[in-house]
Amino acid sequence: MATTTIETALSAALRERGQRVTPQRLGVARIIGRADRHVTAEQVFDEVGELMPGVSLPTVYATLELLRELGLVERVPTEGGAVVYDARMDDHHHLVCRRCGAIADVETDIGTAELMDAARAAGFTPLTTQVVVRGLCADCARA
Amino acid sequence: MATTTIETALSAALRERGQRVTPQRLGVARIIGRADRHVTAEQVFDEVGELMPGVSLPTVYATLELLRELGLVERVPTEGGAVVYDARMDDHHHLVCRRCGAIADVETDIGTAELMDAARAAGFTPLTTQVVVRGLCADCARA
DNA sequence: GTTTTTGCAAATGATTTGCATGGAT
DNA sequence: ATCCATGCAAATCATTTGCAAAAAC
Repeated sequence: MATTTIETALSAALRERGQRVTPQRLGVARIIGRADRHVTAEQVFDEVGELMPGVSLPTVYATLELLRELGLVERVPTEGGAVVYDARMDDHHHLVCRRCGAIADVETDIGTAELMDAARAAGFTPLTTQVVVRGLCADCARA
Repeated sequence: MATTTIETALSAALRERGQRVTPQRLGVARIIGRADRHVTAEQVFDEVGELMPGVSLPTVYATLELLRELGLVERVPTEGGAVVYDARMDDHHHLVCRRCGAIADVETDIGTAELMDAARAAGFTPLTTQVVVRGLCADCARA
């Protein structure tokens, strides 16, 4: 089977674009591919630091932006302005607590066909769909 | 018919909570209620400034946060980290260009019933649903 | 009259940038 | 050998905070 990891996808894309395949970029790709959950740039920075010392924060940001351009990673801005990166590229959805900002995943599929059509009718080329349900998490609903 | 403007809703909520009904708060509420489109805090600040001079930016932020707590306004974090405020509380959806960050609205309804059920099954109390379709806008698709 | 809210200016925190060095091709 | 990417430190940007003065109750 062809295991298309983020690292190999990144390498291929970089070579195709005439850009350099550096250990820092591969390190960031490895970390974000391994994390199955939302991570902040700061968390990626910390974890890459454990894997290989001396990777700077600007490089982490630059690489995450690169991965985003390539569509390998999604930038998910949450309530409160915090930004998390997500390597899960399958359509999945988020529950965001309006009070405490907690984020949870939901697996339910929704019919996005009509939505995609509407997007195309507006001249838009849809790639991914993210649904954010805002409300109250179990803990905050009690208060 | 009972025209429930954001201003009246805010006044009522403030009184109920024992907080003060100030002209600054009403001004912000008026501006954001009048804007039928996404606005940044800075834009609200500018427009309130035209309506009544001498409203400070911190006050605008505080009031927008207040309105959000009350559920009268939605804080929509967009691609690129920019945050816009939206007084349209009906379920509607956004197209976000992955390349230039442009935002457009879509009116199509999608079936969110299953999603709401899934959210409730997770112990979550869903209030609103926002769908973000990421892709390329007409202009960027050409490039 | 008391307590909350405001405005100002400064602090914060995440992200970006400029520039010289180091590294991938 | 060339040109891109990195690291560092400083700049930037939106947003928040502390505190004295002003306004709402």
